[in-house]
Amino acid sequence: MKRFETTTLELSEAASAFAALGSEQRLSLVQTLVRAGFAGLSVGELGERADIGGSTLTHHLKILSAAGLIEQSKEGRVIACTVAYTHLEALSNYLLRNCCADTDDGQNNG
Amino acid sequence: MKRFETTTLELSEAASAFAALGSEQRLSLVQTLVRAGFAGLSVGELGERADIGGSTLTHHLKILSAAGLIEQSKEGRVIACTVAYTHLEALSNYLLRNCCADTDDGQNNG
DNA sequence: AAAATACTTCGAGAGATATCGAAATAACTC
DNA sequence: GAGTTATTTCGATATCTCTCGAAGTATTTT
Repeated sequence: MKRFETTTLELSEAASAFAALGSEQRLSLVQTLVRAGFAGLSVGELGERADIGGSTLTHHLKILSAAGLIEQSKEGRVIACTVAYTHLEALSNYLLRNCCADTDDGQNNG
Repeated sequence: MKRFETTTLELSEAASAFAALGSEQRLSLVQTLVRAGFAGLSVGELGERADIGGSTLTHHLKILSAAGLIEQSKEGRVIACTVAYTHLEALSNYLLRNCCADTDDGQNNG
């Protein structure tokens, strides 16, 4: 039932996205990617800038990717990473929705 | 209380707040609290609604509290928990700031 | 085809988190 | 002051996450 990813995140999706951002290393990876803009960065370049090497980097990127926060596309032997802006925005909305509490309890009290 | 304080979160603070929200149980605790409004809920009531008992609940609340996401105030033997709206808002802003990337790197770089 | 580059997978050890029950504290009631 | 209620602390176990190096895969270069 989660067709509208941009609008509505389910609790479990939101939680895993938050968990993914809940590490300084990963949060700073995302930030670095955001600063890099639409072109993104290769895994190697990203690792250099964030000073995270090889397998550890792969590990973190996998988590970010699984949480839908970044996207990766392979070109030759290089993998370009970009931020999934839509998802980040949805996450921010999720917080606002919870923060601004419309006192209407019809959200999803399952 | 100053609700519209523009709190700027540091990376480490943001990361620990995200980490705190990065658990379905805790995220749902926060949601429950938000729905409860300004009055908040007692620890016991919260635990009942979220179906989390005793020590486990305390553990999660401690994490949320340490991350600045909830506040607790003792009245007699009951502890009332409320959402720290300001902090949640700041967190949402943090995401937007990172998401909408003004290409100006002077914000939170060190 | 061999070497170099870019990245991932595997396996392991250390450290952090989650969950629980039992015992402890603290406040209120009788 | 004994009992009840609300919540925390302690201790133990289970599970997850982080990090690393070594070996593996895929792709390009020579």
